[in-house]
Amino acid sequence: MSSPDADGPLADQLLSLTRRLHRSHKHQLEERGIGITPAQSRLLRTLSHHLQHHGSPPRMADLAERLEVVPRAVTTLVDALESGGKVRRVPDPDNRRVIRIELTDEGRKALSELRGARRAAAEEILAPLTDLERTVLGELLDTLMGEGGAPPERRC
Amino acid sequence: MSSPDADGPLADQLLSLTRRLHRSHKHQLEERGIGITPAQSRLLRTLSHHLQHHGSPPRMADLAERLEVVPRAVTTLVDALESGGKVRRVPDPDNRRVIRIELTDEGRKALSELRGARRAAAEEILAPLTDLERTVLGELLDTLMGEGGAPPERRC
DNA sequence: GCTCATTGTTACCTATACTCACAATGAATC
DNA sequence: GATTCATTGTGAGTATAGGTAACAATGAGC
Repeated sequence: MSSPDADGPLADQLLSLTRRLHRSHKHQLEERGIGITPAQSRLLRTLSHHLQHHGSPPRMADLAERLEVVPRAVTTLVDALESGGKVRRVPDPDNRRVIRIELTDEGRKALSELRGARRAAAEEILAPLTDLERTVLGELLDTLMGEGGAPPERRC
Repeated sequence: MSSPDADGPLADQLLSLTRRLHRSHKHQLEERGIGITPAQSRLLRTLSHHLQHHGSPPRMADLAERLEVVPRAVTTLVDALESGGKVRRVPDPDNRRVIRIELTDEGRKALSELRGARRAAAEEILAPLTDLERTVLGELLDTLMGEGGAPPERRC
C-alpha cells in the first residue's frame, strides 16, 4: 500500500498479457482439433489435479470453489464436456444431492493433447523471458495467488 | 524454450490472477456507481493515452489496434460510451471514411473516477507484494509486452 | 414432523469479442 | 473518366464465459 502510482499500469499490462494468452490458448486448441474451449480445458486440469490429491472424484461444488466461479458456471462446462464424452456425472451413493465428476478415457486422452496446447500457448507468450525470469515470475505469482484471494463471496 | 515444465502452471496462475483482477475491477466500478464496464474503462484510458501522445483524437481503427481487438469490437464499446455521453463520434473532414473519437467533459470526469477504481482493484490484487516485488513484476511485464505480441492477424 | 441448510440445475441476462457481408469512400490504373 | 482495388466503419449473427434468481431434491437438527 505504498507504491507510487504504478499499480494501475501494471494491472493493465497483466490484463493485456492475459488476453493474449487466452487467445493463443484458444487458437492452439482449435488448430490441434481438440474439441474443447479454454474454460473446459481449465476444468479438466482442475479435475485431474483433484484426482491426484484426493483419491475420489470431486463434486460440482468442489470444482466451483477451485475454479473460483459460481456452481452454475460449472454445470455448463460439465454439460459440454460430458456431451463430448470427456467426463461422466456419477451420483454419490452417500449423499444423493451430490454429483461426482469422473474423468473418462477420452477425457484422459484430451488432457494429454491439451497439455501440449497449453504449453505452446504459454511458450508463445513467455518467449521473451529467460529461464531465470520465468522462475522469478513464477514466485511472484505464487505469492499473489497464495493469499487465497477472495472466493466469490465479497465482504460488502 | 528451455524451462522444464513450469510454463503451463505459470500460465494458469496468470489467468487466475487476471480473473480476480477483472472481477475486482468490475465490482469497484459498480460500487462507485460509475456506469461503465471494464472494457469501456480500458477504451477510455486508451483514448486518453492517445490524446496525450498525438494531439488529435484517434480513429476507430487506431483504438482497435491499440486494444488488440477487431474494429467491430470497438464499435460496440464506443456505442455504449457515446450513449452515456462519455465520448463523441466526430467525422474526419479530410477523409470521410474515418471517424474520430473525442472525449467529452463527462468522459474526463469518468476517467478520473475510474482511475480510483482501477487503482483500488490493482491494490486489492497486488496487496501481497512489496514495492520492490511490484517493480520487478512491472519490469517482467514490460519485457513480455514489449515484443509487440501478435496483433489479431495470425500467421497461419 | 417441521424447519432450515446444502446441492445442483432450469431459465434468463450480460459482457466481450469474433466472423461475414456490405456500403461508403479513397486511391490507382487503364 | 471509368474501373478496379483497398480502407474504414458498421449491421447481423454467433460463441464463450460468467452472473442472478428461483426451485426441487435431499440431508440435518430440533
